[in-house]
Amino acid sequence: MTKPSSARVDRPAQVLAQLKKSDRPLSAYALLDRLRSEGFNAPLQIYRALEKLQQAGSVHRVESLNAFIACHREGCRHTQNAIFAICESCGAVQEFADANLAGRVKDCAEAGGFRVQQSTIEMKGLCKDCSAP
Amino acid sequence: MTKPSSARVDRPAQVLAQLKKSDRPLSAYALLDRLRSEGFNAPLQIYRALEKLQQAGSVHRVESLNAFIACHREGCRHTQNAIFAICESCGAVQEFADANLAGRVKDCAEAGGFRVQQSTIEMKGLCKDCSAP
DNA sequence: GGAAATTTTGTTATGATATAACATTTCTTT
DNA sequence: AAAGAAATGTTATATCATAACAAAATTTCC
Repeated sequence: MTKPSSARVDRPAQVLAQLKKSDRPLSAYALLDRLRSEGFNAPLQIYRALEKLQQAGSVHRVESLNAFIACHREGCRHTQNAIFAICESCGAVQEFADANLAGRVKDCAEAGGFRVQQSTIEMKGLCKDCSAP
Repeated sequence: MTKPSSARVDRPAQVLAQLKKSDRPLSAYALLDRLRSEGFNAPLQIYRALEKLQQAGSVHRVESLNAFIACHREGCRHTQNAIFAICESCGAVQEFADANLAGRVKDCAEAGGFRVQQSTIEMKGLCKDCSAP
């Protein structure tokens, strides 16, 4: 008989829940602030949870913000294909998942003999709402 | 009569010279270390010089490394179009400037009503040399 | 089951990156 | 030269991330 799963909390799930609640990316320390009341004490607890979530594809790191965002698709695996549009006015981040386009970017590098393991495509500008008159 | 240009050193030029000497991106603090002997004392001096260089297009920030690299083209202005391939084995960074591809990425966002001001395309993996048998 | 090995988690400390705030100097304008 | 504007210097501090090791939980193997 297998032991019942530990009563210990599931830290990655707690981190993911916070990210899903947020309409914009959160830094590791912003997550820590929000999760102190749930037993988090140190940055490393956040970073370790984030690492697992990123491996699972449920969280993406936004490199140009040093922050993290929940993937908008349940159980997605397009870590390699994510494209972010970051609004500099309201902070909202829109995620695209254009595998075709990401593929073309990769091809561009691989044509030069480079073996791509991971790609980052991010844009900054104004979202539809914020660029309206 | 205009005053003769100050004997004061040109900090951005010093920073750019260091970046050109390097075969890989340098962090602001790595630059500071290399430039202390030339009169730099504080990070802000480096960051301010980098900002000017980035505006001029002669230096790019590599977001996924928090580091900076001299544009490999003299006087280039393709800040909007740069594509980097970063080797995780040797640290070398290859720069592409495929305006067409960068344009397609932009189009992808703008089709959704997003107004792109700046784009970041970076890949990590193994360069040709490092992926050889 | 229980000892040994492995993995995970907690905690402290510190390293690395970046900017705020304000004083000082330099430059421009008149 | 005086007044105002812009750039630079300097100190302090905010922000992001991980090393190192201790403690606890889990797995492995007998």
